[in-house]
Amino acid sequence: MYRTHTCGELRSADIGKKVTLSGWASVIRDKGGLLWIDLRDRYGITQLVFDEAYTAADLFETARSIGREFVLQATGEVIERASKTTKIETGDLEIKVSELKILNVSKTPPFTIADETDGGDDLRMKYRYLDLRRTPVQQNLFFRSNLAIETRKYLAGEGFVEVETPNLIKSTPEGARDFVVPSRMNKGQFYALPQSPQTFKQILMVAGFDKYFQIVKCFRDEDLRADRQPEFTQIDCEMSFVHQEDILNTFEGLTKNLFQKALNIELADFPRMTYDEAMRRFGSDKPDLRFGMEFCDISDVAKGKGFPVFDSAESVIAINATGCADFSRKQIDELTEWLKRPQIGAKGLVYVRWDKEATGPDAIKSSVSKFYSDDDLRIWLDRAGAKPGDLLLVLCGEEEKTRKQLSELRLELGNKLGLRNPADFKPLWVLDFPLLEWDEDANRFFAMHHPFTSPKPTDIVKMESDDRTVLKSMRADAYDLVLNGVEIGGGSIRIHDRDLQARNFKLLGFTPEEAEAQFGFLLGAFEFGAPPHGGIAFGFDRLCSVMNGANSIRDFIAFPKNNQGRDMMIDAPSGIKMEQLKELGLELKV
RNA sequence: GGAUUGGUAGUUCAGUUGGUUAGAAUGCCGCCCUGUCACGGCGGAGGUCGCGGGUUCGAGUCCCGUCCAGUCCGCCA
Repeated sequence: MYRTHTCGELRSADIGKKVTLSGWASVIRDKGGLLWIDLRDRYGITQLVFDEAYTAADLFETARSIGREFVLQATGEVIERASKTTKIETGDLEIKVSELKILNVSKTPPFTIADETDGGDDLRMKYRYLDLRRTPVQQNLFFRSNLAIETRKYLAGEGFVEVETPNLIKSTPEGARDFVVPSRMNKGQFYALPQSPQTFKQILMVAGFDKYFQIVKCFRDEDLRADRQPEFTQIDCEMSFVHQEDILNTFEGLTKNLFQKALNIELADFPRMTYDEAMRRFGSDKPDLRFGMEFCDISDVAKGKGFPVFDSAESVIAINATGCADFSRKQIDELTEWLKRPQIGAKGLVYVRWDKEATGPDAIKSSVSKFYSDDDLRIWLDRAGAKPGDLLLVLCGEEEKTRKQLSELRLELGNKLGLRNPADFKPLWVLDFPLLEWDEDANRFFAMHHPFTSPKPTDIVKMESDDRTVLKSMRADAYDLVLNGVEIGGGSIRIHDRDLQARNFKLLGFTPEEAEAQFGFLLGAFEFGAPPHGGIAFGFDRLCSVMNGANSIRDFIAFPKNNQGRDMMIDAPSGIKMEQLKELGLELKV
């Protein structure tokens, strides 16, 4: 028997018991005649004590030879501490060790295994097994485990069936790049790893499963970010005989339940906003509603007054930085430089400062005072709902671009002003996404969500149009769940009519032959009585990180990959042997 | 594909307009210490300043190239 108790469970009531604990030597404090070892396992820390006064000489010698991260088994009596601590739950007691077995030795770890580690990211990834010994990282994975369990409980309670779909499927050129797996038995042919189980879950609806879910790995061969991994996990769902409303309600229910179970937070009903409204008010399809600073279009009052920059711009849009009138010239210059970086690409920044104290002509100062009277500027301020002490920031240019830039500025201000409190949760449904997105380079439309998304019934007639503007204006029964400015989930009502699906493929530039070759199985299935259906998928890793106020999903994934898609611990990807290539009928040209 | 920040001791970092023997903290090793819990005290070892080239009397520092890591844009139906 390796242990009678874990390192986290002994309490004062256990004093006097003889116990055996196993774990890792965490911190060793050698005080000469007295030696303490903090023994750590998943459950906590218990202090071992060795005292020259009563510890046998050879045992004391062994204890002194222990290094950090040695694996120990200690047997002894639980005694009350002479000096207690409240820092750990077992702080009232310690183990007077009478037997000590070194179960394994350890090299000195390359970084400190503590809540606050001194290890850099790449070291932590290379030695992930050591990083995973740290309590905060373990806590994240416990959280994730719990969230998955609660998800299954809730959805099972709602009548959902968990069905596994295959990982070796067929490559399709739409959407993200596929990870591809060569087939040995079918030389020259490849499987693709699923970007999502989309078509399979729709087929399950055709098969009458009615409510499906799966917590499932998805794969996308695209460049990574802090919140993007090449393999990630989704809570994937599909329902039959439902309208958008039914799906929103079900998954709002799931989200509320998860917050309640995992964080003990009761979320109010989620607000809703159309895509168009979100873009107009926040310049983003995933606005962070933890703070205001909405956009205000002042094109009509800012143009035609002789300021050439504004006059030549398509749109002039302002945002009211509440209470920021005390921003120094330097701060505004810094913001301007930040906006001018190529990632954002703004040409410049105009400000109107409304001094809190000053009155009369001194109250309002602006970088464009030369072109606008006090009254002109007051109209802008008034329209943006500004008050004394506020700072109006104005960008101009092509409307779409300007809103995007202003959205970045808004988030940056939110960060600077500390308005994005990670413990505050503001969910939002964004509805009525455009069906299509025009790609200038490819000179064709792409599906904004995916090619199986149903246009809004009232917009179906527009599908026959040749007019790009009309097609662009089509809206879909597609929705995203946004949480604190992060896209947590997205879904849509699907097309369940074969002809409508064929028409949609045509709009997306598929020839009937291509559509048949790639999605023939789905079109075929639709000919055998496909029910109306729709679904949604939640980014599970992101949900975990946002619920914990973290920016990166990597700490919620046990073995994440780095920016280059590399697993630093196992050093993958890597080359393969010539024989393997030969067996697969592959030849390398690189 | 692009922008940007960084790479100096095992680790986290500092290193001035280019100037003597490249520092600190922590970790590691040794000695001391009977109530520590980030224990403390004294001492010691530890460096190809990512790599290659260039400028210079002289380069950790400046320039060019390259590799690696982080963040972002493009991309992510």
